[in-house]
Formats: sequence, structure tokens, C-alpha cells
Amino acid sequence: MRGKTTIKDIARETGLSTTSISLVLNKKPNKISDSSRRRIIDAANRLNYYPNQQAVSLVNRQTKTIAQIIPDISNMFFGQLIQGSDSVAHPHGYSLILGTTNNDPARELDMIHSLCARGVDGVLLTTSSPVNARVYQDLFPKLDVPFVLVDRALSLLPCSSLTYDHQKGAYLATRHLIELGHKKIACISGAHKSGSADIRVKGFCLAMEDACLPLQQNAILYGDYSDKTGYDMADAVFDSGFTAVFCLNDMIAFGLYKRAGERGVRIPADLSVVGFDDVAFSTLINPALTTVRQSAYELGRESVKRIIMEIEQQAPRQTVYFEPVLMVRNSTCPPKN
Amino acid sequence: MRGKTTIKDIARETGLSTTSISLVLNKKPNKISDSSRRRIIDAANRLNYYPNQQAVSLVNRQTKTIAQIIPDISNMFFGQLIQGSDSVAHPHGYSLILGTTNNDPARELDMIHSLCARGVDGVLLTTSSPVNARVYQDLFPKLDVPFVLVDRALSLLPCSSLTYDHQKGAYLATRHLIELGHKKIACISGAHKSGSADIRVKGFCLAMEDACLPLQQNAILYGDYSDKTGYDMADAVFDSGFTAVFCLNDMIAFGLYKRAGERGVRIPADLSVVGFDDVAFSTLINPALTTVRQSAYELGRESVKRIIMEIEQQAPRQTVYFEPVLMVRNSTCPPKN
DNA sequence: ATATTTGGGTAAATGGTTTTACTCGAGGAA
DNA sequence: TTCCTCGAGTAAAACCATTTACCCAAATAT
Repeated sequence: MRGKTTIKDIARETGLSTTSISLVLNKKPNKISDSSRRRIIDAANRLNYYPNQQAVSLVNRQTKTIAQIIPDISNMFFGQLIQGSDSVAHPHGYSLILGTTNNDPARELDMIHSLCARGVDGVLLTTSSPVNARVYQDLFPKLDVPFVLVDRALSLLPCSSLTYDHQKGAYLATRHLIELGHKKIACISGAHKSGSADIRVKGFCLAMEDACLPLQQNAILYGDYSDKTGYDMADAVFDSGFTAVFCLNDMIAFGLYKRAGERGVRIPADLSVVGFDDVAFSTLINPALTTVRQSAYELGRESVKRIIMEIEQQAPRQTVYFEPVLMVRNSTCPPKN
Repeated sequence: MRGKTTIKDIARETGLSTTSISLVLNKKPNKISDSSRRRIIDAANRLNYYPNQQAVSLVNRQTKTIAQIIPDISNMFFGQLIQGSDSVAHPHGYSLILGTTNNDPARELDMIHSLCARGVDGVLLTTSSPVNARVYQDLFPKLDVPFVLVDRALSLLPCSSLTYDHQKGAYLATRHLIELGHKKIACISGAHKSGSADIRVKGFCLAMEDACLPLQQNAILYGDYSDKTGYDMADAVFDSGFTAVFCLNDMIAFGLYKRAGERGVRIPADLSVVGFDDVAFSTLINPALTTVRQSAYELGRESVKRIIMEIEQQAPRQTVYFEPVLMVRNSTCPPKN
């Protein structure tokens, strides 16, 4: 009763060796007689035995543990991502071990070290900025576990990456506004130099260019991927004659909605708004947000599948782009006049 | 270079014993000369040594790992909870290992087993239902790690619990509506028999009773803690002459908002709405939601502090209630006429 | 001159499990 | 009789770090 039952206790109970116990309990090919087998299983149940995972990990050199490193759980996108990850990890016998970086590259590096020291079998990394890219180039091979970059790719790194085509998504969003007849379109971005923001901005610019629309002055505003940014930048958008705004993620759009409510700016009558991510909330808010869907849940599921393949079958690295799709809802309409 | 550097490699490099290496690297009291010490530290850095945590855990009998078991991450409340937990766990050298139960008691039990087998040092459990209570009574002592019940207490269990006073919160919310002059008040609940829902309903009933207000027919509607429930139940509320509704959590309120938007029901002019939780979104939505604040972030922080105390100092068990506070915002006003 | 301390270490046990390479006796074949 | 095989197991090494109980020579104390 004191302390945990070990394999030795069962050996003592059954009068057999630990080898036999291990063989039977792990269903390894063995020559243990049926009666012994029965006694072992009985004793294991009776003593409520389950193997010490530390010991198992030590000899098997794997922990059945996957690190998931993300910038910030308050962004609902990551909540859904984790949910997706967990939904495939657990059925496969893996547990998710969580690390949040608060968008701090130093903390991100730290987290990678500390989780790898824990002996995770693989790392799902959503990097918050490309500044560590060079460090990672040397680091990943040294750490000797598969890495999968999730949602934000960094080129040239020796690892797989699973991400939506951010540029295309942004292009789609912007073109939608253009097709509605908007000409003065603003863009509220996440942080300059953040993994995905620059690519989305590029998609925005490209769409404008392709439509021969000049960029207004201060059309592109930089903040971060939070509702606060949307709220803070909203006035600048409202007061500069823009008829539409492309928010680089839904959280930004939600912040802007809030300020719009306070100022009496009507969406979409006075201002069309497009978001990015299609977080669960987009359909809850009023008017429902037109946005670019990238299913965080799917991304989570796929990234875990991917990393398990690399862990268990040394599958080769792969870069996968998912297709974003534009979800037209009620926050966009043709401009007035 | 092949495989990970072990303590033996450093012993070989420095010509010292593994004992010395361990002593120096862990800064244990020792009598190693300065020059040897220097050589050890040098070699450790040069070879990029970090101890195998499996081995360390095996001998120290602790994993510096805390399990956090929650019903459902899509509820933003839990996103914020985890964020709070992580924010204190990591600085203390603990990692969070995640388990989601989808509100399924069987899965919850399973998760507890599987995470304990992993050798977590403690478990933060937000149980989704009291049905397992009796099982837990026997189980917790057997598992021999501290448990802390988070947000949803179960009486009589041999463990600590940290929770907001759900009944009082519900009472506050309901009284607020009553004080505004509402008499026909509906209540959309989470699942019958879910940990907290019944208590909140009780608070609702008590407030009505104290104000000598009779409960309308079908005043209490049961669903679950999701926006879908709010959406699905909305019509029943709109069409039965209620002037106010108390939603048992914010997600439900958000769902109801959505349906209200579709139906043209104005909040608060046609219907006052109060939520519960004060999830980050409550202030983003329009009109800002009047709700009962229970800071998930704080709860996360406190629960980790608590469990670390129990892990490291065998602190005695404790039941803590936090005071909820009513946040009056724009979704409530006196009834028409 | 002898006893004691101190400086600078180390050997070996421990933790719990898996796995490889045996052992041993009985029965059958040649 | 000798050789093999088969059934039913087992001893011991390996995984990696920590920790306890020592060791030995030189310096100091008495």
C-alpha cells in the first residue's frame, strides 16, 4: 500500500521473475504458461499496478509526450489549435505539454530548451517571430527531436512545416473588398517582423497592385495580433476616409468592432471589415465577420499526425500549405455613394 | 555528437567521477577544487550537456510536471485559466501537461489515470460533473499526488479546492436584474448535474425567492455551457414574455446575442442579458455584456501556487472561495413600459 | 610521535523497467 | 546412449543520474 506497486512486487507475489512480468504485461512474444500468465495479470490488477513511466521512458528513450509551443493562448486561434492537437494526440497515447511564449523570442528559445530537456518526443512550434531563425538552424539538429513549424513557416529550417497560405488568404480577403467596389482600403497588421504578418501584408499589397489601386497614405498600420490593437487603431481608420479595412486577424477585427460600437460607426454600412482566421467567434459577433478561414482545429490535428509520423516512422520532412478560404458574411458590402 | 551527452561523457572528458560531476552541476555541497569545478563546467558547456530528465525523475521521484484537466478548451474561460496556470508554473520550473475531457466523466477518469501514470507531481482538475465523486474519494488517496479541484468543487473529497462562489455570483446577477425592475426573468443553464450549473441555478432561485418573485413556467432552460445552447434556447426566451435572462455563462450569452441579432431582438431594450465568467470577449461584443466576473486567469495562477505548495511543502489541504463581482455593462437596463 | 582533521575526491547502491542471452529439465528422435 | 528440441522460464546488463558511505594523503593539533 505504501508507495506505488512496482514490477518487483508482482514478481514477489507470483513467485516469477520481473522478466516474465514485463513480457506478459507488455504482450511481448514469450513462453509463459497460461496459468502463470493468468496469475500475473491477476496480481497486477489486484495490486493496481501500472508501470512507472520514468523508468519506461529511460529505457525506451521516448516519453510519449509532445511539446506545443504557442505565442499566446488568449488568441482564440490557439485555443482551437490546441484542441485539435489534443484530439489526435491522446488517442495515440501522446500527451501535450504546453509552453506559452508571450511573443517573446527569448522566452521561446528558453521554452524549447526546457521542454526538450524534459525529453519530449517532438516539438510543435508556432514561432512568434523570424528573429530566431538562424539560431534554430543550428539548434534543431542538435536537439535531435522532430520539429514541426505550425501556422508560421520559416524557410530553410531543417524541419517540417504546416501552414496556411497566408499570402493567398490575404489576397482573397483584399480582392473581395476590391470586387465590392472599395478603393480606399486600410490594413491593420500584426507586429512587423512577426512570422505571418509580413506575408499577409504582402498579399494585401499584391491584391491592391493587381487591381491598380494605389495604397493610401498610412494604409498599413502595425500593432500586434490582439483585440487591443484593433481597438487602438480603429480611430485612425475611421477618420481617414477609408471605406474598408482588412484586419490581419479576427482578434484585431473584434477590437475594431468594439470601438466602432462606441463611436457609432456602422459595420458594414460605414466601413466594411474583413478578418483572418475564422475563429469560432466570428459568427457570434454582430454583424458576422467576413473572414479568411484557416481552421486552427484542422491545423492542430494535422500537425500532430505529422509529428507522430516523424517520431514513429522517421517520416521525411515535409512542407504543407493548406488552402485558406474566404468566408463571406455580413461585415462587408459595397461602399456608400 | 551521436546521441545525447551523458554525465559519463563528462566524466571521461574531465577524468573525474560521475559523482563529482553531479555534485558540481547541481551545486550540491561538495569538496571539489576550483580548478576541477571549472573543468567540469567547461566540459558540460562544450558538450552541450543537460541531464536526462527521465533519469533524474526516476531517482528524485518527481517530474516537475503538473496535469491540468479541463472539460473543453473552446470555452474561453479555460483558455484564460490555462494562461494563468502557465504563467506561474513555468517560472517555478514546472510544466503543464494538458488533458481535455469533452465533458465526458469516463474520459475524465481515464485522463486522470493516464496522466498520473506519467508521473505528474500534481493534478489540477476541473471536473465536468459530480458523478465521479464517489470514485474519486477512493482514487485520490491511492494515486498519492496532490489534487486541486479548480472552479468546480466537490464536497467531501480529500483534496484542496479553489473556486468562485458560484451561488453568490448567480445571486448577484439575478438581484441586479430584479433591482432594475425585471419580474419575468429566464435562466439558461449549463447541463443539469454539471458541477457548477446546479449551484448557479440555486443562486438564481434564491434571489427570486428573496424578492418574492414567482418563477415563470419554463423559466429555467437546461443545455450546456456553449454558445450553441444560447443560440438554441434564445427563441424560447424571446417568445415567452421574459424581459430579462440570466445566462449561466458568457458563452451562452454570446449564442443568445447571435440569435437576437438575427431576430432583431434588441439588447438591452427588448431583453436584458446577464452572463457569468467575464471572459475577455464580454467587453468586445456589442453591447458589452453585464456579467459576473470570476477571473479565470487569477484562478489559474492561484491553483498552481496552491498545488506547488502542496507538492513541495506538503501544505495541508484547503478550500478557498473567491468572491465573484458583478460587472455592470450595457446589456442590462430597466424593462420597457 | 601520534591522533585528528581536511582537502579532494570515488565506488557502489539506488530507482523501475526492458531486453538479450542464457539455463535447465523433460521428451522425442536416431 | 547421445543428440536435439521444446517448454518454461531467469540472470544480468542497460538506461542515466543521484546519493551515501567511504578512501587516502597531507596538514595540523596535541
